Amino acid sequence: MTSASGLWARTRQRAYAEITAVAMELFLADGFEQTTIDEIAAAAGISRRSFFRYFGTKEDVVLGHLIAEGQALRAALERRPDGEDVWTALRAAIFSLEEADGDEERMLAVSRMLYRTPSLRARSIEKHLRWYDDLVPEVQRRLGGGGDDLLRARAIVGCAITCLDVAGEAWTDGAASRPLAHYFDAALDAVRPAAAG
Amino acid sequence: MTSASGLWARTRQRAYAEITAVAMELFLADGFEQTTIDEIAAAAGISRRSFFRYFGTKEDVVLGHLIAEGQALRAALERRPDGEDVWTALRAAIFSLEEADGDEERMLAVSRMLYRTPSLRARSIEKHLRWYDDLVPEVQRRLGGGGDDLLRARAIVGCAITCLDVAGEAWTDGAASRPLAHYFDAALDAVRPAAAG
DNA sequence: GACTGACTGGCACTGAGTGCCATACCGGCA
DNA sequence: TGCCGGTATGGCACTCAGTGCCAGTCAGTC
Repeated sequence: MTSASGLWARTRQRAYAEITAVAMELFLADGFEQTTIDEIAAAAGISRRSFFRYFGTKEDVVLGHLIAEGQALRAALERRPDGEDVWTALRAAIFSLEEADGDEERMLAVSRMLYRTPSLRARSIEKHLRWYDDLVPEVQRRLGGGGDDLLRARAIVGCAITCLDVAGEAWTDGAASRPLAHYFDAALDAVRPAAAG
Repeated sequence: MTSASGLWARTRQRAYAEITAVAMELFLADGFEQTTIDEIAAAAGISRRSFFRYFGTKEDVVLGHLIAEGQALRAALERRPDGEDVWTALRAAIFSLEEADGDEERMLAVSRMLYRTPSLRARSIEKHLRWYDDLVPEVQRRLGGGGDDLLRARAIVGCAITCLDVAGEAWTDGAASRPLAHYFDAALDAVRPAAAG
């Protein structure tokens, strides 16, 4: 926590951002699987070995933010009022995070890559599984009581994430013609027709 | 379709079964990640190169059956009466396939390995994604009409699979103390409390 | 000027997965 | 009996992801 470590942290942060930017350019230009780590390292002006000091896997360059998002999601969920319906709270938490990054065209390109590259898709879902650990405790708390709370909480979190995933795919297929929330609500309505959003 | 090709098919089938059996023994004894393909090949009496002619990846040894199961699931779903509720039909289709393999202890061990090995878990979910292609058309047909049928069908199939997955985890955690269907129904009830089973 | 701590590069290694080629087996056919 | 085409096989070399190890560099510190 000295000024030195703060400097290092900022430097490291900048390095992360720079490597990510360079790598994403290559991914979008040549395809994810076609781009090797040697190419990324060369383009970023670092050694192959150093790349792996910043990212555990090639997929992490694209999906690294998902870990942090899971924690942010948990925090957002915990901020929702106690009496609120679980589904309403989950929906509100999810869309409190939605970043309007401006460059929609780029987000679409990234999203297409994500849905069409098997290894990325798999890792993405694997990261989503970690969200369970973040969200289930709070959902379980809100369910309050009952022997099979854990199972019920997992099912609810799982289906919410699944709806988000399905919505993301529809958003990508539909070229972002409607906001993600629209697709999410439609997906949730298909699963829970009685409860309106 | 000559007798020769039939013979080959049977031989191949036997080879598949034998390699799978040998590999599973090694996986359960030493762990999935610890077991190399060289070891499997040596134990099965084939070359490393031949292993890859039977299985595309190491994960496929454990998860290969999931592809066939998706198609069987589709067939089972199509056999359900037309007027039946989609969720009821899906549930019935899923549990018409449940094989009581007898050796529950072994199934538990395999299941534990599956849930605890990241690469296996990821691939397993990836295979489950293929089930979408198998099941969504029939679910969509049953929904009959409406502009966002595809999205709705995907959401329903996705949540059904998610509930199955959550149920599988609970079954594994609970050491198979109750049938899988019990956990599945509980999971589905958490998501759709109004509609009973 | 030695010391510590964090980052870096280079090298060698394992292990998954692929492409290529030569070979062996088996049934059919002249 | 000998040739032929299809299929399975083994071996080799290769790419690429990811890891471990060691040596060097560049702060800031006493």
